[in-house]
Amino acid sequence: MSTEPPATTCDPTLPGFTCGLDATLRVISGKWKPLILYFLAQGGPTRYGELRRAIRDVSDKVLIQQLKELEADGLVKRTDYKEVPPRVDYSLTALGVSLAEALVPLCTWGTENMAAVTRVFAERATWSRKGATA
Amino acid sequence: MSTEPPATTCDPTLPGFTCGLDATLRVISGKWKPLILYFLAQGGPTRYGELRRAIRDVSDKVLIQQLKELEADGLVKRTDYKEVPPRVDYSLTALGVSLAEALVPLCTWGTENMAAVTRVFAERATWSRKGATA
DNA sequence: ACAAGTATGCACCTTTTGGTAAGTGCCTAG
DNA sequence: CTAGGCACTTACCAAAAGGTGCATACTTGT
Repeated sequence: MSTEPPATTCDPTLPGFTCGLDATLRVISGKWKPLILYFLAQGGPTRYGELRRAIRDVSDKVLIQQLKELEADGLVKRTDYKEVPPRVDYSLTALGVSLAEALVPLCTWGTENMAAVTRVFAERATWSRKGATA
Repeated sequence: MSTEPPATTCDPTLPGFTCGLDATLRVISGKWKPLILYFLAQGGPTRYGELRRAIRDVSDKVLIQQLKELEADGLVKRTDYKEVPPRVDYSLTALGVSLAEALVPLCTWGTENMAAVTRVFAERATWSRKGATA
């Protein structure tokens, strides 16, 4: 709650990524990744089909794709029991858990400022319905 | 560093946004927003042209657009001195500062795990050059 | 035999996002 | 009088992200 600039560990002069924040955001950007991380961090549903139903609006293609990326990024571990019918489940790796922990302040911020954010996004939606001609 | 699931304040049953994390990410998603936030949080360049040059690869259109969104989201304050030639500068609002603070753990995480993340992204780039036929 | 469930894969399309290039109005330097 | 900087704006495009729907191979339930 202080008003001084936080001592971010960002360094835009780093190679590849402009800063640590940039790297992190690239890893979690994906429409459903936060939710996936959320469910896995809660020890919630872990089987593919369960996740699929828990998230509801996601399509198979995208859910699979995002799980694969999270796996490739070393945040999620995929376990294929090689049974038939197929059984696969997903869980966070140690790295995934540490990321989930780093996300806590963002969750908190979002929750605390949800009202403001929601209001603005509602207006944005209104604009797109056309207008702003004058 | 604990291994238990962090007590995220996410609640996917909330209206509009699936959780606080979702709201936050929507507000900071934009190719250059993290950098903008970074510079402003550092008390770095604040005038439009300075930001423009500091970021280098960004185009006018997108930089302006992202600044506008950040402003609409209440994170950034735009000050137009109504001088001629034009002089405008940007700074973080209290809300922006609080967000920047919440981002610190993400910066740290990204910096600490940059090696792993970079490796994976390098491989992703390799894949896209074609392959994975066998 | 047939529908349903399991975890995906693939082709195709739409939406969103970002980028390019040019133009605006006004002022100062040469 | 032209060039350039300032802070944008606009029209047009390309790439990325996400969504839809069908297909697979096998099993269980009816």
